[in-house]
Amino acid sequence: MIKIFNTLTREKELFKPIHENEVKMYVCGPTVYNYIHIGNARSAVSFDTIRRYLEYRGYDVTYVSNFTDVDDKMIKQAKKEKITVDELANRFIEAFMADTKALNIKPATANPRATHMIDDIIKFIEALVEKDYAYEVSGNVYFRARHFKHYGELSKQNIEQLENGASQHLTQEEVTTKEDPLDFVLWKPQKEASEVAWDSPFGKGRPGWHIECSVMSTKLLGETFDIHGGGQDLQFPHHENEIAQSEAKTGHKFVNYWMHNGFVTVGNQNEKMSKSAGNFVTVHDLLQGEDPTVLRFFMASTQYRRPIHYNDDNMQEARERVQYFKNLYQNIDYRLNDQTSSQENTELAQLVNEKVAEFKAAMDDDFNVQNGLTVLYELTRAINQHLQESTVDKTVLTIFKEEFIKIMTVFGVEFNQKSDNLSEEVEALIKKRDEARSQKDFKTSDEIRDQLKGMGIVIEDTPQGTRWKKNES
RNA sequence: GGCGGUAUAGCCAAGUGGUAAGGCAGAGGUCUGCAAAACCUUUAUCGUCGGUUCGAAUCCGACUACCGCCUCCA
Repeated sequence: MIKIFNTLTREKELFKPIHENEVKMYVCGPTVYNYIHIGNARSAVSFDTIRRYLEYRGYDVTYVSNFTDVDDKMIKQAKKEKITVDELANRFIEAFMADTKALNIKPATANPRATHMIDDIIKFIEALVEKDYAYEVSGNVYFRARHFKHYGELSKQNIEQLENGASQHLTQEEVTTKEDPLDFVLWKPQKEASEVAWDSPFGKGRPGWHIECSVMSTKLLGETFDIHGGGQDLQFPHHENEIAQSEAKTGHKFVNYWMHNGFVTVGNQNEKMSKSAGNFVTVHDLLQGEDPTVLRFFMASTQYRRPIHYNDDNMQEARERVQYFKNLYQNIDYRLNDQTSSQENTELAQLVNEKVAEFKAAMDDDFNVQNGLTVLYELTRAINQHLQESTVDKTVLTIFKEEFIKIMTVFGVEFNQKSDNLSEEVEALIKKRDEARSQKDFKTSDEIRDQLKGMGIVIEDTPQGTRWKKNES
């Protein structure tokens, strides 16, 4: 039984999807005015890992993640680059797709864009106006936050404190148009003729930020769905507002489980990285010099709610872990294909079963990947010990390999099949080296080993013979 | 000011009442012609103070430090 920490209740709750064996989840995606930074990527990796685990446990997951493709930042950036907002969005959506693909994030079931759902957004706002939850003032449509009696519940804030905070940040326009400082905008009027805008019953304008997520999620997943995720900084006001709008309109509970991922921090002070702070590292830049698999594993191997400290020491550790797993995988293959006979080892077979069950138990507890990985390390140590025996149980190794692949798939780490053939030149060199070794001509054999290393082929001698692997780094 | 999070070895980190998982790095060792890969051994009394308890890292109180949200932000 899977337990999920629900931000709404601040407790771990037993996960019961609305429809048995089906999970419908929505994750807030980026505003596409720049390359994503590793904080954005962390969010995407966290929820992708959660999705993959749910699938590992047999659920059919519908995963929707949006693009915010129109807002002040988009307009500003497009203007600066003298291109349209749409062109800007297309460029960085493409970049997002490339970056997330590199990180082995599964494509979403749907990636809705705000600007592609303007009609639905307008209808949604109209419904709120009809219900008296929203009002129009000179082209602005605002939501009456105070009318929604659960306002502040997600972020555990009371109305007075929220009002106090909100009133300090009002623009002059908002002071004259808002009934209440707490009210938030659903529709913004066009400021100048060149600005991108759509016709609406409230005048030419564009949607506010929060409304798009309510519209897109309920349209694609239903008025009530299972999981809504996003970064911790979205709790207030974004998700609070989403709840208010959606429940005001539908009269039903919006989301059953709210999940929020922790931040990526950088620097000595472990400060939050963000676009606005300017201290961000983009995935695009980072992947110029880093194996994407390593970055993926780095972010997937911390539980989604914990902070991740991005620095080179921690990256180095991830590099070594990924290499360890690669070696394990290749060494299993090597033994599976060697000439030795198989010898049954019931003890190891049982251990594999036990550890796989322990892995599930660990992950079922709010996706505790640290404990899950610990179980995996315990098991891999036993397997590595076994691999050194003169005879191995090939049946168990095959079973373990399958389970191992499934588990690594949850973390988004995949190993290429050893399909690459060696060139004739390399094969001849390996053969020549073996001959030299059998004649104890170690000078020659070591020279050949160095030569092969220069060609990216690493040679390892084992009691079962000489094995090779490609050095990818 | 309000709300929330975190504090465990050099680093990462698990652990919510019974005398500290795991990983990295370090040290030593096994295997090897030498390597590589792998394995083995080895390193902490849990931010501070006080309380509850037979017994607390784990519960309660106070304090300190760092981080975040309250305004765009994953």
